[in-house]
Amino acid sequence: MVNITMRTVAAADELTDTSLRKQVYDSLRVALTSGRFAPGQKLTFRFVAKALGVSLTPVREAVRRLVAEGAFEMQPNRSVRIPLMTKAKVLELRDIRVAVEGLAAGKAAEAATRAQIANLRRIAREIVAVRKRGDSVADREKISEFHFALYAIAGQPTLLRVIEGLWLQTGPYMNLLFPDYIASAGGPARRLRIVQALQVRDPVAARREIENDVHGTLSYVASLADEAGNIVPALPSAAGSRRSKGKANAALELRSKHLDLN
Amino acid sequence: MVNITMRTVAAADELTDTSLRKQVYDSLRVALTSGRFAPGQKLTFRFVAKALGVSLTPVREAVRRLVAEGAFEMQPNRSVRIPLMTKAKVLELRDIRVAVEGLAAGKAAEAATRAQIANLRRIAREIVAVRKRGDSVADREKISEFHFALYAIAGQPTLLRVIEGLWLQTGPYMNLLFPDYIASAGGPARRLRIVQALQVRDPVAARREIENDVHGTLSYVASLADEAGNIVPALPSAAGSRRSKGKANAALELRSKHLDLN
DNA sequence: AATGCATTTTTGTGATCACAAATTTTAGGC
DNA sequence: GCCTAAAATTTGTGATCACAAAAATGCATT
Repeated sequence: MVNITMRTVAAADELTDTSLRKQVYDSLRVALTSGRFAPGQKLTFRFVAKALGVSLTPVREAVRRLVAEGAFEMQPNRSVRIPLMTKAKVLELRDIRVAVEGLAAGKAAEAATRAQIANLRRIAREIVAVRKRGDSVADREKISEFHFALYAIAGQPTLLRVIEGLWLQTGPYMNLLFPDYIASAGGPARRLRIVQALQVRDPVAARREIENDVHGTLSYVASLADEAGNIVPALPSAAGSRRSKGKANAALELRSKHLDLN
Repeated sequence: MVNITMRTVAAADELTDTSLRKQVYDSLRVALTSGRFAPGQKLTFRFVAKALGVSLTPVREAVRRLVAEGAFEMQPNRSVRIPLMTKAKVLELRDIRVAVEGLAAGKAAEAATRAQIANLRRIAREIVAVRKRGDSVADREKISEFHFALYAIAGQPTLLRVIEGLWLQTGPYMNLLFPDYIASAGGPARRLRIVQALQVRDPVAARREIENDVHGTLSYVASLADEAGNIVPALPSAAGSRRSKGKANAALELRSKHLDLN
């Protein structure tokens, strides 16, 4: 499964966690980062539980964790929603990510081994190949893989966890805006410069490249906001739209193939 | 209750949350940051539930949130422990905090109103008064209040949440090491310089002061590590010690006065 | 057609139960 | 005494239930 490689887990104990809670968490995370939820969409515990064929208990714990991580937001009264993205929030995330990912890139440049650099170069090549094929889903996953492989080299688990939390908040939008995102992204040249910086052990250059990359990408996303400051992806979305009276929106259902239950 | 003022909550919905889960979370957080748990100490759900007089359900959700925030850590199999602090972890936290708190200080300097600056100055004065009295508990709380009041001025909820998460991880140790901490801290002069920087709208200076403050403090904490790289507070602690056969360690019990139940 | 109000349904919360895995205790053998 | 194996206990996990608050629905009135 592709998302295993992508998620560079900070804590070791996460790897051996086979609890339902964890599986629900992973399912929701995948659904979230692959854009299967519309911004503003409401989620109920029972809906998720039914979609995944489990009881409320593990769902509650998984959803609450996502809320704590800022991936979902809880309304004052109750009910969980996918947060709406605003220009201000994107700019805030941009500046935080520039700071922490720049830090991680610098540390990585100080610590990178030959093998790690080779691995990074391999991923960079794969991105080129995937982009040639026009596979935008794989493209985005590979880009994420490149970034996290880089940050993992820094060997700082807490830093990695902070970064993961921030990506989780931009994740859904990055995916929904992906075609545009590609056009704006630094492209293969920047990744080569990053690998080069690691090779010559130049933390300053590595940091600068990552800072520019993150800053450029999120500035672009911010520029897509409408007059009110909202960023609304053109895709399935329909953020504020009333649910069509019926039961759950099938188009956005959790696919239980991420959880082989039933 | 003092900790209300200290905790500058990022999300608005946290304010109206009266659930047991939230109360348990707050209780544990207070216990944690006031050093009532020894590093390495094991915690069971049932122990916390009994100590607070609630069922397992809210305890599980509260504890799991703390785990997600890195305040507790979950062993591969089960059981929750207070993380042990190492020199490497302190240095990692130091660099992250320098980055994000520096960012917040800079933003605060750009946005501060006259009233906010006055408030900051008031807190700074209170710290001086409290220190004269030698009240180290109030001292530490006031310092925390000063920092978060400053960061709140930046008006960046996500950034604030990241910072809160990082403080939660250093929190227990900062308290246990407090007497030393005071000696090393920048002291009143630095806080006056920070307030001054806000007043003249000098983000660079504000950032520099905070960076130096955080860097200095955590470098000092890191210097307290033993040869193995572990940081062991001289106080109640006894991190790796076997529990004395009996039931729960009464000295570290949760005081239910933070939760008026029963 | 729009609005206000009572009723019904949905939904989050907290407690309790059952169970298996892990931990501790106890017994036994060298 | 020290180490090993079996028994007893503890402990996290997931499911279910009851309940109150919130949201949705239906219906009457203007």
